[in-house]
Amino acid sequence: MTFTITHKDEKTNARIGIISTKKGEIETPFFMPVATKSATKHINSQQLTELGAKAIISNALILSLRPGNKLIKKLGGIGKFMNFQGINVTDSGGFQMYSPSIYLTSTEKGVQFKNPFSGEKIFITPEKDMEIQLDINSDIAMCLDRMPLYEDSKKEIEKSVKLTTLWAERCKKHHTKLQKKLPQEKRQLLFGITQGGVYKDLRKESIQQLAELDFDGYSIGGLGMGETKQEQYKIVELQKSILPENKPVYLMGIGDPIEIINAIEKGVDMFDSRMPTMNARRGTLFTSKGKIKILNKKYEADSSPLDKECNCMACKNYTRAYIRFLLRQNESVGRELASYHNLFYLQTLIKQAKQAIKNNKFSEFKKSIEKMYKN
RNA sequence: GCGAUUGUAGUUCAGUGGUAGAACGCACGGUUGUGGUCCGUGAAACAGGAGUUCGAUUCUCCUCUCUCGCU
Repeated sequence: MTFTITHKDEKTNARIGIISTKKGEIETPFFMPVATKSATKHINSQQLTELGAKAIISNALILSLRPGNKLIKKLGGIGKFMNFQGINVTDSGGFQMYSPSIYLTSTEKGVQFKNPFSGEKIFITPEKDMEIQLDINSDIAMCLDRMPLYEDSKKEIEKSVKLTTLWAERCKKHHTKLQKKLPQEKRQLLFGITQGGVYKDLRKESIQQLAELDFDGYSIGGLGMGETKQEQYKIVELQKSILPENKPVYLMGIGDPIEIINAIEKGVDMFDSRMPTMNARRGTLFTSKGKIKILNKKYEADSSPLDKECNCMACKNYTRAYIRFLLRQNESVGRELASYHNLFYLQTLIKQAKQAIKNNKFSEFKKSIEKMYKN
């Protein structure tokens, strides 16, 4: 059993569980900082642990280009390579189809990318992607999925659902074959990713097809791309309504506090997003009173911490005025402190959410958070 | 003192006898499975005076100013 539910909120679908991986157990729900190239921007591995990140997500495609999956394998796998004690998750690289500068085409056989470092063309098949992720030796791997754009036509999204299912079958088959001699507890887990945009019928089809393949968990792909919150919530509900209770669900790419809380309420277990770190670098910070834009002039001489109720390293030691100044000067320490705070904030938010689930008070907790972000 | 030269947004620079642009900076938005320090919107200027002209930031003259050279 790779997933066990330990608590359920009485009034909502929010839940706490434990996922068992070869690296150890991790309690859900959790949020993963993004560490595409085996590093979260401006935050080192020890800081990740210090600020409460129990898992991070890196990008298999990008790492296969540099430093190369074989090198990471030689150096003992990604956890050892970057000296991160927690759970390492890898994304397949499917999301990079969203990036016009590196995505070229995709067919039934696989995806053609342009190596952003050298310019040469590279062809990734589902099988190749599984081998890369096993070389990198992450604890949880993602299937290669066909990522459509939000503005794509329904017909185009329908096509991406078909490819995603086809590739998921091949990922599962190859992944099983490569690991068939390993005992369950030594296996790398594999998650399927559903697509279908915000079209209920397509999304339903995608979820049902992947469910038949029996993955260790199920990711919701292709959201946070421009759809409304309501559209997003409906897709999350749909996915939860089709999948069995005992499978973890991962809402990929979502990092907005309100959206995370709403998803937890619906029973989502895992999250990741570049939002906390990207926003931090650009001056938008999460606080217990909602978002603040630290670059605004009103904080020029503000000698209070980013968030009075926060116990993070940045809030315990530095003022808003100082961090604002550093960010304006493009000083790397400013980006470090702001990123640290936003990541710490999300970890704390989820900790509070878990406490609320244990107390059967998740609805009340959600309302209090929504109230904070009303501005 | 004489001669030449310069003056346009906070800064560095475009430009025009008829509605003056950019970059950076400034103010305010945005940001969701990381090609990155990104994207969007806004405020903001013709050194001063006189003349020519229907109309001058533009042409002429004077004052001031910048820089250089000569005494």
